[in-house]
Amino acid sequence: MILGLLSHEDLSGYEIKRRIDSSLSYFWGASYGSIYPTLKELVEKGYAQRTGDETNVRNRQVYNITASGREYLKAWLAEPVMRDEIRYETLLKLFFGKEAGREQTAGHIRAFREKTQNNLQNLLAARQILEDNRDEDETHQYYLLTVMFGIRTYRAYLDFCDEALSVLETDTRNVN
Amino acid sequence: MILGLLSHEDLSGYEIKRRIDSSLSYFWGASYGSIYPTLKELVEKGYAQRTGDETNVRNRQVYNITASGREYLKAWLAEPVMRDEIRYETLLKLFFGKEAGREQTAGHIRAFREKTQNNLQNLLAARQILEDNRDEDETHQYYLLTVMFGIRTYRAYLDFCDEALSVLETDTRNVN
DNA sequence: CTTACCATGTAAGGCGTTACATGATTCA
DNA sequence: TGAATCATGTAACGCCTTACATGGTAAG
Repeated sequence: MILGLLSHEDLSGYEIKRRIDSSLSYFWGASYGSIYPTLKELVEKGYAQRTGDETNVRNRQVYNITASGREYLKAWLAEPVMRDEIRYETLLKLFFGKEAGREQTAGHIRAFREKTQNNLQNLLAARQILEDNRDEDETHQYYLLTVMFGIRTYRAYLDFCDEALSVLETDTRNVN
Repeated sequence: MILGLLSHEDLSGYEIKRRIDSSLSYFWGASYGSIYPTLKELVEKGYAQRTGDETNVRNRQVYNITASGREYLKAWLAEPVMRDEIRYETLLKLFFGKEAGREQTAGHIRAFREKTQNNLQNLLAARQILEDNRDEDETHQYYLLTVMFGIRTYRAYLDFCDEALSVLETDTRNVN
């Protein structure tokens, strides 16, 4: 992921974190504790170079991708996908909802709905910006693909929440 | 998750793994390497009891949930959700698709589509079974909720794949 | 009599987060 | 001058998977 970001532009560790948080984190997150060590490793392996004030360790250190790093990135992109997984505690709590009861389960769904609604708003805003600058940079079109994915997914989540809530309410009337 | 499964029925570690693989793994997976140690821990903490042939270590060991375990499960279910995350390498490869090109990116989407189509078929079959036995066990209705989630999500994925593939094709004609 | 599946468990190690430690710069 | 934000980094630890080790049972 870091090599991918460096293939777009030269970045510091701090900026990488911000890029991830704003554009990638909804499908792949990362913390400083993994970014800085990875950057170090990338330099060691010759996939990236560090260009920054070496006298002052607390100053901005910018990294750029090397030819060998670009090759490595391309090779990785050519490989088949190994891991696509979700880990939704919400679904776990729904699955075992009998023990908690309908009202508590509905509460989890409402909380999930709210989070999703928020995420969707962010993605819709991102899409607007990307579509306005569609032709500026080819990378935008690929970024847009992932945004489209998110928008469709979140809309499906919202539809699910509404359906699930109405199922839980209906059953309550019948059973209790 | 294990405590939740034990709240439905008494199970062995092996059966727990099978339940997870067949019903839960699409949103929360687990391996033997985490199941057996957790079972041990659950017994130590008094949340579960082990009832099995203790003379032969390789024989089936069945676990059942204790009152204290049920309490703990309820308390966990009452807590707000802490972690809902996805980690899709596919989306990472789409995001950085410029470096790989349209054809390779489309290839990842097609592979993702196929996987999704498969998963959807499994969930549709699961839904059929659950709806046929709807009133047999109240736990089924909660299980059904998670299946509904999966079905809606996977359908959104398929729609995304079709849209994304057509976008990639259109752009190819215009640009090349 | 051998294949497939049932069954339990551990050890090593990878991956990544959280919490901490430190300091520079900007702006009200 | 104090708060917010920019900025880099490490140490401890948690979680979980992979690979391995071992053996039982049923069916053709």
